[in-house]
Amino acid sequence: MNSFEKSLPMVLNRTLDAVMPAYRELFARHDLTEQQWRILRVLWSETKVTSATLAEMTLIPSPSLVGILDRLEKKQLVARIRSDKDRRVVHVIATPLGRALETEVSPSVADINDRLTSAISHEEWAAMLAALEKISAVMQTTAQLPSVKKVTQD
Amino acid sequence: MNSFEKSLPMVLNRTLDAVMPAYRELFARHDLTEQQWRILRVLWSETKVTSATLAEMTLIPSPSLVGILDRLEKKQLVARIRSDKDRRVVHVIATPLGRALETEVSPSVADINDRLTSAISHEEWAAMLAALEKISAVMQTTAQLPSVKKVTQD
DNA sequence: GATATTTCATTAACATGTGAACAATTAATA
DNA sequence: TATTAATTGTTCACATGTTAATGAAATATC
Repeated sequence: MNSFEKSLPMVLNRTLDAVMPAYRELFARHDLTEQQWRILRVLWSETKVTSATLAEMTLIPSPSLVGILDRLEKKQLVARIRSDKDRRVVHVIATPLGRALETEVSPSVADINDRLTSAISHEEWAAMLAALEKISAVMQTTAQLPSVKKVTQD
Repeated sequence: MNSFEKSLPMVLNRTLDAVMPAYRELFARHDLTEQQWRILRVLWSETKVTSATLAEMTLIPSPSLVGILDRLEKKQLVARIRSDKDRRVVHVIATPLGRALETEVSPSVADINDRLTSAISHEEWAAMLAALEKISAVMQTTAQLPSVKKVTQD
């Protein structure tokens, strides 16, 4: 295995390629895509979320969110509600039909999660999460360097 | 942070969201997409690869590979060559123009990689890779259960 | 209070991911 | 050898990612 295949993006993508099919097959059985499930998953615990918050919580970019919400609305699983206070804002909620999916899908999702976590010890798991978060944090800070430099010029 | 945001898919996607923009900005400066770079990266060390092998090494699904290779061919960065021995097979090679990009892009990619690896210790890095591989391996084996069961029936 | 600036969701244009099906070709088997 | 099965790349239909731009509405600034 050369340096390319050991690079972080490739390692992360390989892991996702290994674990996602199991989830996708489950979601497909309920006529859901991965992203559609992510949105519902958030709405089950939040009751009322703006599009911006939903995009942030699901990691789905806003432009993609539009189409995904369109399809979820068409399936009567979610509803969009314009805010009265700020008419730019759209609140998204799960319909009763959308809420019903929670008890239907969540147990099987938990089963997959259990299979994943059982692959390594709790300590290994915690260390892995910590490592990934550290890496993310580094990119966050270094990415801001140019704007910092800009500030000193103004 | 609830269980959803701590789930493996979300953790991996969050990390990718944190690290990929740096790569993409770099690639964009050379008029390349992430996937186009992945393909070139393989062709720089392999000289001659079939489409199937290329798909496997880059983690790009074959249906996607077709279009990406089309665009790389249009930019004169790669070439497709039908095999004489087996006319189903397509060999992909990098053109001189495509090869020239290696020395142009690789150093900056290495810089980003260094930034990433410097976020944690070598031991943490190794442990993280090991953990991710163990998880992948578990999904590989459990995914094969149905076919194993099938074999016992034949 | 009118104008410029921000903000939020959406649209547009393009590239890619996902799953199924297909055509051409080759290998396997009766 | 005629037929069947497997393989390779590709196409199709649909969903999503990425980046830039847009329109409507709210804020800030003058």
